[in-house]
Amino acid sequence: MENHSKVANVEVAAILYEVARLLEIKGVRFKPQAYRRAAQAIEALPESIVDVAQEERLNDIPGVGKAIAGHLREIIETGGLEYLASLRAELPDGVQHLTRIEGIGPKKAIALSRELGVRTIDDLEAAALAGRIRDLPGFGEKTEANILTSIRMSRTAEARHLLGKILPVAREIEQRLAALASVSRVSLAGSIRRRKETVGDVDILAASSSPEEVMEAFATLPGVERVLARGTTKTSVVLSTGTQIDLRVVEERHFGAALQYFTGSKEHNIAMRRLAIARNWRLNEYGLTDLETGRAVAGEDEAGVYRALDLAWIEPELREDRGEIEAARAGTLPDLVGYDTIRGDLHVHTTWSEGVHSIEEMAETARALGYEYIAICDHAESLHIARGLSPERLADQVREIERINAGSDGTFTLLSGTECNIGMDGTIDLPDSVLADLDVVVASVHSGFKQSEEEMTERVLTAMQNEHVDIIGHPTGRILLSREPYRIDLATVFEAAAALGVLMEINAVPGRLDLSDINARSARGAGVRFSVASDAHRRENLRFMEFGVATARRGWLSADDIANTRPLPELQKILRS
DNA sequence: GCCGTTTTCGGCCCGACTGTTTTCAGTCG
Ligand SMILES: Nc1nc2c(ncn2[C@H]2C[C@H](O)[C@@H](COP(=O)(O)OP(=O)(O)OP(=O)(O)O)O2)c(=O)[nH]1
Ligand SMILES: [Mg+2]
Ligand SMILES: [Mg+2]
Ligand SMILES: [Zn+2]
Repeated sequence: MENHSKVANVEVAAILYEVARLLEIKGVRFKPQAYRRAAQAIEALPESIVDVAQEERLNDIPGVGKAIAGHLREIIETGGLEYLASLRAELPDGVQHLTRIEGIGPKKAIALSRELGVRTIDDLEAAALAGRIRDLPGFGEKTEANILTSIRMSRTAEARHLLGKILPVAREIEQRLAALASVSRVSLAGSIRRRKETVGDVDILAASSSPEEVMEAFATLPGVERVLARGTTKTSVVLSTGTQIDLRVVEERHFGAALQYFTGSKEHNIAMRRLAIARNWRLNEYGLTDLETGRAVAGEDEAGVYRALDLAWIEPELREDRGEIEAARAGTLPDLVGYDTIRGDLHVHTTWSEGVHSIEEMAETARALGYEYIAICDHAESLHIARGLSPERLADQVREIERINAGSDGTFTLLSGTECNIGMDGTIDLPDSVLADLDVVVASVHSGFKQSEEEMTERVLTAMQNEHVDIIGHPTGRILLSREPYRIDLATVFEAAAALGVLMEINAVPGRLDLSDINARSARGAGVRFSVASDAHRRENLRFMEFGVATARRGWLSADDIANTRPLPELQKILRS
């Protein structure tokens, strides 16, 4: 044990998710949901599952009982799970991967495996092309053709998309639908409304008294390549870009309940519906109904659904069944940071290093956004690929910033700064004397991601020991949909950051969002404060801030937790020397 | 397998769309 690095929460969760999938394919009832619930709770846990196990608190995790706690201890001690191995051995090889194809669930997957010996997607395609699928019971010619189409789609379309990339597309479709005469209300829903970092599709809700008209207009929107399903209340299409869009249409009087349903998450919905059941009510997308009297309790407006269940309003960003319902009942939900409370941006690049716009251009856009300050944090010298600044050039830049500030009306301030590099040994690529003269020092890891967890943790701790370092930039180095975070003991880092007064960055670049929602929540629990920053390399990208704030909100943060919601004098007190 | 503002046993969210079926299972949201 001593020599192994701790198994990560996500790795433990992945094992439980696989158990859930295999149990589902076996046809076992209820257990899959039990395993899935436990996996979700562990994935969102603000501390290491290993520590929780050590302190014998496994049963405090919602969804973890005697049996799963035993499995967890086995995973932590051995890295594997015998139960999972036996499930795998029991079922045909590869069967669980078949369900990645749209239209193939656990039942069809096991049938294809057992009857035709299909092991892979390629096998499946061959079987369909050979016409061997249509004769299986429960299958037919259409199913066979649909399988072929779904396989092709799975090869070309991405499984998930960055929120920052899809949100503009979603807003445009929302506008088009809102412009229809037959539509009285529209809202984005699903994971987009919850502002999840990646989204599987675009979910949109519309209110109308003539749904057929709406569906017809929707199915023939420009860019629609395929209609997956079309009914009077629900239609799904795929754009030529591969993006799936689901539209739900309801009557105006059901809009609130429908929005509650369609916003999700699924787990949040299930938890809400359980609350309704406990009162002998039923909650669905049409409303909250008293089963005894048959009368509608709520449904016209979304907030009414929460009120009727004695819950405080829950912002969409929190609806993941991560304790928000319990907190809403107890009245202990945080006052989430607002999208309009940001006063400045503490990580901005310019033409001095790899940026596209000048200091003045960045400042002009920042002012237009209503900011009171931004910190110019170009790279330092060791980052050659980013045209990093030498100490001399940086000194020139500081003088330039002073010059611009001197000509300003005092309502806006440029802060000098750097995004310096944390070397392999934790040293910073600028001398202390230079750092001391800067207003804001962001320090980030830009290379050497393959270090051991111990080395990386020590490396960042060493950097934080430098009294000039104000902020750790993109603290885990992850790139969404492409690069895993580097291994680092975040609990130790957060503890040190809180003690030293170093801010953790929530980098708002759509492909980063680093710290993540879950990590930010964990850091807040350790007493850490944050900088939510755009890391803009061009003026338009100052608008990335929205995604950083969304991540902060999903991490349960308040304005007080975030340094750049403070006016400049207060910010200056928060920053170190 | 988990869990309890009615329960320690008996439930487990609820509905739309499709294709295969002749009354509904499977899949998905
Ligand atoms: N009650 C209930 N609601 C569901 C279920 N599945 C989906 N929903 C609701 C909540 C979801 O947020 C919403 C949209 O479904 P999606 O499959 O698109 O999920 P979502 O957008 O949350 O995540 P995504 O990023 O698309 O994977 O529909 C379910 O099984 N039960
Ligand atoms: Mg969705
Ligand atoms: Mg959807
Ligand atoms: Zn940067």
